[in-house]
Amino acid sequence: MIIRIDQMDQMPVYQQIRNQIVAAIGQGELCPADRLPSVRSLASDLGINIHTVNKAYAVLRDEGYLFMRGRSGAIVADFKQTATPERIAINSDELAEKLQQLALEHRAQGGTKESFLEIAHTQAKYAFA
Amino acid sequence: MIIRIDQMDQMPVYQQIRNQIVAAIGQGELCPADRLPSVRSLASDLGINIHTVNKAYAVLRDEGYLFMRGRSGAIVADFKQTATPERIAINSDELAEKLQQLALEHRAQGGTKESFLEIAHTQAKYAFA
DNA sequence: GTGTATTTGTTCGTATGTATT
DNA sequence: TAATACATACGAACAAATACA
Repeated sequence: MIIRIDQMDQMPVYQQIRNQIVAAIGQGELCPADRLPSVRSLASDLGINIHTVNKAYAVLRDEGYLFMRGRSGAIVADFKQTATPERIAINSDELAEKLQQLALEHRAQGGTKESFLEIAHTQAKYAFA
Repeated sequence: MIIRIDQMDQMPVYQQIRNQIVAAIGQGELCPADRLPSVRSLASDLGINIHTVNKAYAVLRDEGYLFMRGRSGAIVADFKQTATPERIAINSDELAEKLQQLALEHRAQGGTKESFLEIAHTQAKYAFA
């Protein structure tokens, strides 16, 4: 799995790492029980500090995507088995909220319902390919 | 137009204001040429500092949603007429990126393409009602 | 018109938290 | 742990614009 950091991006580096790992899990590039690189090696590969990678892993753990068991490394969790029903419901609500904000933003820019849904379909096709 | 601030939310206050104003424009609650409340009065209403409101307005101006002409107040812009073609193209790309990230995140949580698109349709229906 | 009070956005400095090394 | 740079939010004071007697 390849992670790319854009130092010019306004998004915090740890968040970029977090997003790309979540995306890799979504695409099946990372599967439950897979081991992630150690914070040291990943930090070395990316040319950043280990604390930054550690923060990304900690966020992913808190969100239920990973296990972190001391020195045995970070392991991809089986989200559906790990997450509580409450957590799943909250995630669904948050997704709806974000989609609504994006839709309203698109409309504020003069976009239409049809153009919004067309983009959504296109991206869903890629994401679930 | 009513704005609500959640101090417990992790999202910065100025961003909350920005999002709600964009949403109001999207819903037609705010129309081009409408005047927004002064930074002082809005800050007073919300119980926050004027700089926080000022930052939200400045962001909205930079994004092309508002005009700010000195002390004559902030005015809602006509985005389609104001924004450059490049800006519109960039916004479209960013929307696609965000939707793909959300779709992948949903999939990483065990969601399906169908459930994702169902939520998207539901929210689009509300946003474009 | 004139003078005063009010309203407005801006400039300065400060405190706190976050991100990263 | 310590140090840094940056982001967020606040407060006091300022000067331009406005309202009004």
